[in-house]
Amino acid sequence: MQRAVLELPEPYALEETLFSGQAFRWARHGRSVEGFLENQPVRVTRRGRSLTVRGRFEGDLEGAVAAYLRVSDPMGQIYRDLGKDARIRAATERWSGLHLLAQQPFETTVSFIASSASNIPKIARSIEKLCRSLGEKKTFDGRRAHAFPTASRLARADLATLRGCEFGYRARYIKSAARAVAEGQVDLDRVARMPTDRAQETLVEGLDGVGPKVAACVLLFAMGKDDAFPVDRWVQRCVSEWYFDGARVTPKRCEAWGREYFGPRAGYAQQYLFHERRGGRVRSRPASRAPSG
DNA sequence: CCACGGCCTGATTC
DNA sequence: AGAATCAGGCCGT
Repeated sequence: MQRAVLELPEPYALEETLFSGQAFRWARHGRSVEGFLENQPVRVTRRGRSLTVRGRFEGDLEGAVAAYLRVSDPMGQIYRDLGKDARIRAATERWSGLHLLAQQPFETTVSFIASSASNIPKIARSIEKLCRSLGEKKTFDGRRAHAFPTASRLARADLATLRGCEFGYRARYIKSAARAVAEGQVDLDRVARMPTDRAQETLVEGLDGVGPKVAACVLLFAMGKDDAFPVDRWVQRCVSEWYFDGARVTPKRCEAWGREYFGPRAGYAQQYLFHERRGGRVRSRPASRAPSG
């Protein structure tokens, strides 16, 4: 069992970040949050600015947390760079400390293939089921934890298993994309070293179920391509309303506009606009409906 | 290049 | 109550 203590920089909005919809496997457990770093189960506890991470971890745990949470991002500089108008300034001020993450590329790819025309709680459920049925079993504090399956394991899985995870029509995309990665037709480590445009193109052309939006999410949330600008319905809507006076904007134009307007930190702008538009982090369980009578 | 319908599925809305 | 509609899109036409 390893243990690492990390001093969080100011500002760092830990829960807003972990539950902002970039990552799907963190869960609150009492005062702690449980999830995975480098696909190994850990528990994270925050006391003030101090972050304690525990887990049966192979490798440099402190380095892994710091890298994952991107604690060295110069938020002050980022906010200054992005502060081009009242809208984005309001968003960065309100959600100050919200960070991008540096996640595992393959897991992120599969997760965002699963995200298409879906919603966050459902994506999280599907991913959890996937890990339970195909992921390596690990133990953590006497509890079972399941790592995210490898590409080759996923590629060999039969479609029925994936359907069982409620991926719906995305199941065949996931299997196909996993095969492309497992067979080396798409080398995610190599993609991560490409310039953003070529990296995005490579993902879209090489992986079924990956279009511009999903590819941009992988680039932004797992490959440190901070100039990527994923355009989903929320971002498209708020860009239309806030920057185009309500005029309709196609996703492609919206992406080009965002990258041009916000520049090298466009990805951070997207994250704050998205968060602002949705009104904060995702609730861990869906809101219960008020009784009708 | 853009527009459109179809796709699994569960939650919400009408 | 049961039917549409919508959800962090993508694919084929």
